[in-house]
Parts: sequence; structure tokens; C-alpha cells
Amino acid sequence: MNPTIKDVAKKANVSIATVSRVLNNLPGYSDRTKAKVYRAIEEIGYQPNAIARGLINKRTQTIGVMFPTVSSLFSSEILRGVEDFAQDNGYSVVVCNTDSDGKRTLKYLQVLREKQVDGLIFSSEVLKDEYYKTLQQMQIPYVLVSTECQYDNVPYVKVDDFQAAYDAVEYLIRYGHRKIALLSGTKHDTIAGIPRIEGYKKALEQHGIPVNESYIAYGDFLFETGCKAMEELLTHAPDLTAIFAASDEMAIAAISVAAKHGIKVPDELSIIGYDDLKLARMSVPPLTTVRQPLYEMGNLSCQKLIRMIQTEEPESSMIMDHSIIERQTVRPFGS
Amino acid sequence: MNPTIKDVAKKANVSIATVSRVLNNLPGYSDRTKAKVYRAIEEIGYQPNAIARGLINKRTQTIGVMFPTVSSLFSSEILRGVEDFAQDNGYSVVVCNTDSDGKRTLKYLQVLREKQVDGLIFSSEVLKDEYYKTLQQMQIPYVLVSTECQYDNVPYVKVDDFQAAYDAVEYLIRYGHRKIALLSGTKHDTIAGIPRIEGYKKALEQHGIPVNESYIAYGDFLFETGCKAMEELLTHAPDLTAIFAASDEMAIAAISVAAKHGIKVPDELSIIGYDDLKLARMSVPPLTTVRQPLYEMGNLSCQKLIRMIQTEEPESSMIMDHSIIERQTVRPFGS
DNA sequence: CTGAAAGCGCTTACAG
DNA sequence: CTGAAAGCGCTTACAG
Repeated sequence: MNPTIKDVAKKANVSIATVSRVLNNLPGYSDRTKAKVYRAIEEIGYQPNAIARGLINKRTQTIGVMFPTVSSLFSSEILRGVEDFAQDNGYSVVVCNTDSDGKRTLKYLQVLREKQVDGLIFSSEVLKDEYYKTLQQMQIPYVLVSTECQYDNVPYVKVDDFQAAYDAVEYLIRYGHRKIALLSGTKHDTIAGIPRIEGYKKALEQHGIPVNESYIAYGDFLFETGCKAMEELLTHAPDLTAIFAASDEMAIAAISVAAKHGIKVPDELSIIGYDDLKLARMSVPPLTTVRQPLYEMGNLSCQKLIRMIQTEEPESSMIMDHSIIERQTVRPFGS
Repeated sequence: MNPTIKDVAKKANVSIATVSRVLNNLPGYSDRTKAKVYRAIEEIGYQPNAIARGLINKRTQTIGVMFPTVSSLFSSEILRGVEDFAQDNGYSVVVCNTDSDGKRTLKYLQVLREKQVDGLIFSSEVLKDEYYKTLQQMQIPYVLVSTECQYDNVPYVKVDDFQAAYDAVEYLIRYGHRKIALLSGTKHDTIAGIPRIEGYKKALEQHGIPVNESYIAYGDFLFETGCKAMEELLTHAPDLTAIFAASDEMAIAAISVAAKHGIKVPDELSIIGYDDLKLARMSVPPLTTVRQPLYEMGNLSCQKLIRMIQTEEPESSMIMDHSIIERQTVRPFGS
């Protein structure tokens, strides 16, 4: 049995109330008592029981974080941002891998509720109505990261996807490209899919370049589908000179497929990605891409969450700055 | 206020003991009572409080997992394996990012202890004596993954690093290579560093190839140092025809640097990596590498941990099978 | 089959 | 400055 507050009280010859006071730095005891208590704690190796504390305080100092896949470079970078802030502020984080599965997500929400987490971070997925409903029932604060929603009491932290896509494509245009293809993410994804498609189209239109649907191929942001989509592009739009990929993985896929076809990047084909994962530095050639500050996004969303937990005040949403990281996959057209 | 067991007792007109019994599927009530209780639970939307349960049961259904860096492809794949098994068996997992920092690790151990986790998984790092000491004090089971230690009451799950390195190098030799360099991990790392160096040396010796220290360059398993080490190799051992890299990231670094120098992989230089991260499929050309089954390692270590928690019996360690995944970075010498 | 009561390890008024 | 007591939301003997 681990020693309890009772044991230290007995050892120090005081009441448990007094022990509790010195443990919590509350006022109301002499220096001598304090010393006695600390000595007793030391001697018997006492550690407070956070569960008992949690029961009475109605605070567990624990938050939950939900990801579609924890094992992606994308999610795990956000996770690290969350974890760092949480740890520095005395919170623990329990991770939940939803596999983008509704049932699993709901089950998790249930578990987190029973475990009395103080708050929740929800990442990278659409906040379905049923999630929203249970979340509201749970009566705990939560924040969205790398996603957003229409309810305005729930803050989100993300990049402006439309604008970021627009900027990427405009960057390509500024370099003289006009035959620009889009390696798109999921077609009906309202968060990361549609806005990036719209940004792509808008940039072309603004520069008087007609949108050609055969210059758009769809994947699911991951490498495998990126390869397939890239193959399509190469057959349907063989004259393209540049590609905007809606994720770094798809951009890397484009590089791979191009290599397989003997197409030189960036000499014959320019490619710009999206995310700036660690991956981007490692490709050959290193990938030019739109950076999302994932660590910072995780960090800030955790900060907002903890603030909401502690103040019980609402927090506002935050659009993070994106930027274009120039590496070596884009080259002026015709040079 | 969330409804408690008291509220449902009142609503159902029974005692809280009875509610507790039906909630826990214990014997001792009529079907009619059971129905009444369930109806009450339904009506008031009752959810059990796991914290109160944990206090009395001395079980929190929570485990801790410690990684040097959660955000690496390596750690996060293990994490997913752990998380999957935990979730399927009713456990939650709290993640800890130690940054390989002793103070931070100790602080975490403290927190996990106070939060009364039922067990712990410790990943990828040497289990220092002070960690071992606190862990023993905590009196909870724990298992090591992707690392090992000399205490034989603590089970580990890992690959045979020496053998895996040996096999990788022998694979290169079988393909006719004799000028084989090693892109090593940290020199004094007793887990992933030394055994792989020894495996490399042993394979050479077994095949009558003298070990030449200028064919060995050191990094820390990551991309950046991999690039540096590769540059060294190229200046000190310009005649090498093959490289065994102690991690996929370093292998990718070798590919990048080779490309920069106009050296063709695999035509002029063969490279074999170590890990088989998702990364390995994405390089150009796709990386031949030694596979560690990271997901399975995480999964199994979690299974062992939960079994230890539930049975209070010791578990044995497990050496996982490695294998060579042939992709396109190795070619017979001279072909 | 069912309930009253003790207790898990704490915190927090309340009283002195 | 200090302690006795109630209570957080449960589970579990014990008694009937």
C-alpha cells in the first residue's frame, strides 16, 4: 500500500487537514508544523493521490486529444505541440485515434466523459452533428485544430486554406506557369478539400487562366492515391508544367511518379506542396511547399483550451499565418 | 451538475447499492428492478464517474507511454499500436514526450504515479538507474519497447539489432559489394547504436572483408546528421559501392546527398536502410530497408502490459522478427 | 432480492 | 494556528 495523507498525519502528529493545507500551500500553520509535515512526507515517501483529489476538486488536470490517425507526421506534430503546452501547465493528455470512424469517435467521447477530462481538442476532422451534441452534453470546453465548424461558441485554430492554396498557385503563376494542375485532396472534404480547390481555381481566374477540369485529379491526401492521381494527370494533361499538390505526401507522390516517367523536377515540371512536414526537406529535390505551423497550432489550441478550463470564458478562433517555403521543386517556366 | 448514482437511485426508487450492482452486472436483483434502473439511467442521462470508481477500485484503466519524441514517424507508429490495443481493451493512454531529458522523464514518472496509472510503457531509450528506481517504487508493471535492460523482471519487446544489422550487411555482400560503408547512429548508444555497428563489423569479418574505420561515419539517426555523415563518407571513402544506414532517415539523407553529388542510386551506389518507416516507400528510388514491425511492437507491448496488470504475473520478453524489404536502392555490384 | 453503512484518499467549511 | 467532520461518487461486505 502506498502511504496516504493519514499516514503522514500520524507520523507528523497533526491532523490530515493540516497536512492537506501544507500540501496545497494554503495559509494556516506555523513554520514548525510545516517542517514537521515535510519531514514526515519525506520519511515515508508520500505522494498525493490525484484521483482522490480529482474526485473532490472536479478537476482531473487531464485533457483528451482526438486524431484521425496519430501515426501521421501531420497529427503527431500537432500532438507534440499540444503535449508540450499541456505538460508545462500541469495537464496530462490522453490520445485518441479515431480512424475517422464515427462509432469509435463516439465511444471515445464516452470514455473521456467517464474519465472526467477537463477539456478536449478535436483535430483534422469535420465535427459531425452527433459529436457536437455529445460534446455539448459533456459540458466541458473543447477546441478544434486544423478544422473548423459553424457553431460560433467553439473556437478553432487553423490556417486559411483557401488563401494558402491561392497563394501557392499564384506563386506558380508568378514564375511564369500557366498550365498548372491540381493534385487535390478528397473532393467533398469541406475543410481541407474544397477550400483548396477553390483557392486554386480563383488564382487561375484572377490571372486570366481558364480552369480546365482535366487538370484536376483527386486523391485522399496520402501517398498512394497521390501516385494514382498523378498518373491520371500525366495521361490527361501531358502538357502541364506545374503542379500544386494539396498535401506534401501527394507532392512527394508526384515527384516519385515523375521520376518513374523520366520527367525531371524541377527542370521539366515544377511542384509545390502543402503542409511542410519534416518529409519536405528529405525529398530529392527538397520540396517547395506551403507551410502550416503544425506545432504552433497544437500548442495554441492547447493554450486556448486550458485558458477556457481555468477561466470558464469563451476563447476566440485563430487563423494562423501560412508561408511559402522555397526549396528546390519550383523553377521559372521556360528557364 | 452531472447526475450521479444517487440521482438514478432516487429516480428508480431503489438504493444506490442496487444501481451499482446492475451497472456492474453483479448478481442480486430482479429483472424488474434491472429494467427500472435502466429506465432511470436513460431518462436522466447518467454516466458513471470513472474517477470515483478508480478511487475505490484502485484501478484507473489508464496507462502511460513515454517517448523521446512523439512526433517522429518511428514513435508515432509504436504509439498507434499501443493505442489500438489499449482502446480495444478498455484502457486509455496518456502520452509523455520526454525529449530524452532526464529531469522531464522523472517529472513525468511522478505525474503518472500521482495519477495512479495502472502501468507504463517505456520506449526507445535506455532505462537509467534512477528511472528504474522510481519505477520500482511505483509498484506498477511496465514494459520496454524498442529498447531493453539488464533487469530481468522487466520485459521488453524489440528486434535483434545485431542480427538485423548483420543481415542487412550480408545482403549487400551477397549482391557482390565489398566496399560497404556504415552510416551509424549514435556511437555510444547501447541499444540501437553499438549492436548495429557490431552487426556490421561481424558480417564483414565473416566474409573476409577487413573493417576499415574510415568507412564508418556517425550521426544520431536523424536526417540532418545523416547528411553530414554522408558527406564525410564521400570524402573519406570515395570508392564505396554500398551503404548500410542505421535508420531510414539516414538512408534518405544518403540518397539526398548522393543526388547532390550526381551519384546515381542504385546504379553507382547501393543503399539499405533500417526501420521501414512510411517514408521508405516515398523516396526516389523507393528504399530497400530492414523492417522493424513497429505497430506490432507497440501492440504487443501493450498486450503484455495489460496482461501483467490483470494477472499480476510476470511476462517474458519478445524478440520480434525483422525482415528485409526489397525495393529499389540496392543493385548487384558491377551490374 | 435489497438496503444501510463503511470506506477509498482527499479538500474544505466550520468551530475553536 | 489547528482539528473534527462532512462529503466528492462510487463499491462492497454485511445483514436481513
